[in-house]
Amino acid sequence: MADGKKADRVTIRTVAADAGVSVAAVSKVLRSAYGVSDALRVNVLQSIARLGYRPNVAARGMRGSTYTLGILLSDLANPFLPQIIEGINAVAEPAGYKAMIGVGQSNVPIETRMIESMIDYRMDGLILVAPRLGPETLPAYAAQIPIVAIGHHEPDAPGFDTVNADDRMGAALVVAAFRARGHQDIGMISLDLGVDHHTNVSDLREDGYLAAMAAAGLAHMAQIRRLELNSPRSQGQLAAWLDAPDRPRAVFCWSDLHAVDLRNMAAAKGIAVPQDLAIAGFDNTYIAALPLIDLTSVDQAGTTLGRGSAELLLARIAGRRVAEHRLIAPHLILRGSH
Amino acid sequence: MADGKKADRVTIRTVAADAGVSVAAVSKVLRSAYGVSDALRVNVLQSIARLGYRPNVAARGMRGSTYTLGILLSDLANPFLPQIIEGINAVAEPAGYKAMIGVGQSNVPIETRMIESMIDYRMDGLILVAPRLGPETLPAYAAQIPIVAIGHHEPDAPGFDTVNADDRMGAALVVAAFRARGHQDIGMISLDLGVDHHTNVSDLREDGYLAAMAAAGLAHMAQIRRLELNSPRSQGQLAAWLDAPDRPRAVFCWSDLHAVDLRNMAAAKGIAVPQDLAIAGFDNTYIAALPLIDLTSVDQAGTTLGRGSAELLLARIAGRRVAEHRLIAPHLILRGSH
DNA sequence: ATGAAAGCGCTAACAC
DNA sequence: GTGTTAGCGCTTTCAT
Repeated sequence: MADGKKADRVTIRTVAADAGVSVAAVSKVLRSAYGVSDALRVNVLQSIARLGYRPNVAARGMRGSTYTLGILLSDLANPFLPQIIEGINAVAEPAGYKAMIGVGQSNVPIETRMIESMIDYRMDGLILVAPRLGPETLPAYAAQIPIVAIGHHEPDAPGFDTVNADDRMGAALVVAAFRARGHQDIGMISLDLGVDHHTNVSDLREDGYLAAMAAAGLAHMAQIRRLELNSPRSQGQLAAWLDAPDRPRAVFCWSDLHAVDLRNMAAAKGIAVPQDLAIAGFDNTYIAALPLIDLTSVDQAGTTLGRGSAELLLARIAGRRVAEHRLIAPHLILRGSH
Repeated sequence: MADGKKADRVTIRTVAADAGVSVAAVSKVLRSAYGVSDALRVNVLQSIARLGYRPNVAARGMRGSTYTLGILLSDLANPFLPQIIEGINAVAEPAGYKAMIGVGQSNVPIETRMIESMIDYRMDGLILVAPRLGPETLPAYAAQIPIVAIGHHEPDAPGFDTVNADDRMGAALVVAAFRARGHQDIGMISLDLGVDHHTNVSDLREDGYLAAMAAAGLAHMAQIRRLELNSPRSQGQLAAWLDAPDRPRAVFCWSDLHAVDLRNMAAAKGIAVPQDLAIAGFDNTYIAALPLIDLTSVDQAGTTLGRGSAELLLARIAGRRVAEHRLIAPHLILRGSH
């Protein structure tokens, strides 16, 4: 950046001059647009390679596409997220798209600003992962830019697509696994977001849990305890819950995050798992798979979620208008905690 | 995106018209540049708020700054990274900068393309976290855009800044802790990157380990085993290493990633920790802190690294030319594994 | 099939 | 202190 000699910056004009063609021709080759002869294309491609030309994305963004997808993560801490990113990249890269990630820091205003930034950046489309944003704001953004949401249940939303694990089914799988072990006294630990929209995965998991309990004639035993995430307070509440004499003998945690905490807290208190307390989580993160944790958990195939969302987004960028809502069947990974 | 009516797009010109001033005046207010009266500023600010105007970042990028920092992560899997991001955001946000993250997928070509994309995007500066890129390519990029590297030791690099934990010291802390427990037979598990530059943190940790062993008169006992990351092969190698009758009784792992694996593998094989095998890791991730893992680990204050890198980057963007190289003292968190 | 030229929305000289 | 205007590098009609 030291010397901004305009002479040495390779632009589309440099390439055009080098190849002896017009800038319009170069632009067409760049976008593999219709209407260029093979000879011209080869010629231009050679110049591009020779000069090491790379298009200025900012300039492109002013008129056309940036070939960039924005990924908004509500929070970076969940070890489940890398799988999703991987899945997205697996589809985006070969299609010539780059993924840029923004982090919402579990905070609605920051998340909002981040989405607006991505729009202002003229990204071609957005994948929102577990957005904290409510269903009242999303459509407004979806009118400005193609959007796909993961971990956000709005099966009737007309303006954007969604990709989700079938969270109800995941909960049902857990209840069934507990019952197969003879449990009836099955509780659930869910997520306490300050406000809640019924678009959160934890809501659907609660639904699935309650439905499965009812179907098993155990509706009267069902109980849900909601805890915050990453708050010192919730640790105390978890401990108190664990110490209560009438606590359930089996517990379905909405996420591995809470399940792992619970598993460790039980160990610290000398409560035997699964004999005195059976536990199952959700997400099947690699922590659940560690032998010392050995947590039964619902696997929701993060890579598949990521791939699906990228496919939908690219199709939407390509022009699809009608919304699509995918539900992916999860499966339960049985380990020693249940 | 549906209707691109030019009429309804709010641009700097719309604001200027609404406020009854020139576009230059609006631009100056936007950048809080010198030379605008308070009255004009207030007037413009009101128009901006009324119209809900947001500057087009792509357009800004063509002439001036984008107020965006690019963060390149070599790989998203390490649970240590969120701390760094948090630290960066804590500095960038208040300064009016947005951070966008790109993932290198532990792959040099992808990492390279990502950096080039960020340059093409006209980001104002880059923070590279544990770049796989060698010292031969970095200066070329640093000539094009302000760069700060974290987890990359080049204390003499003139073109960019670095921020690192004092990895040698971290290793020495571990060796000292093992010796305090009476260990002499102390080995190390390090990282096997295909190629290695002596800029990797694992190299420095090896250095520190060897130096500490030598200083303690234990040079003859020192042994380093290098393993790949996330490869099925390395799991087998780790198991083989663990089964060898002459393996060390204490082992310093270059990262919690390997230390946690080792801890779990030991448990699975019925090897008592720390009696039959003492273990210490590096990074003090939250996994190390789980009671069931209970891993002694070097804490390198990720948030501090993140903050420091963002501060250096902003200063460099503001015009600083001379390189700065920060080393942050780590400390050892003692737990039950050593 | 190819090229000329008009912007996209903003910043930065430069006038006034 | 404020306004005018020439681009930044690209895409995109519209001629040819």
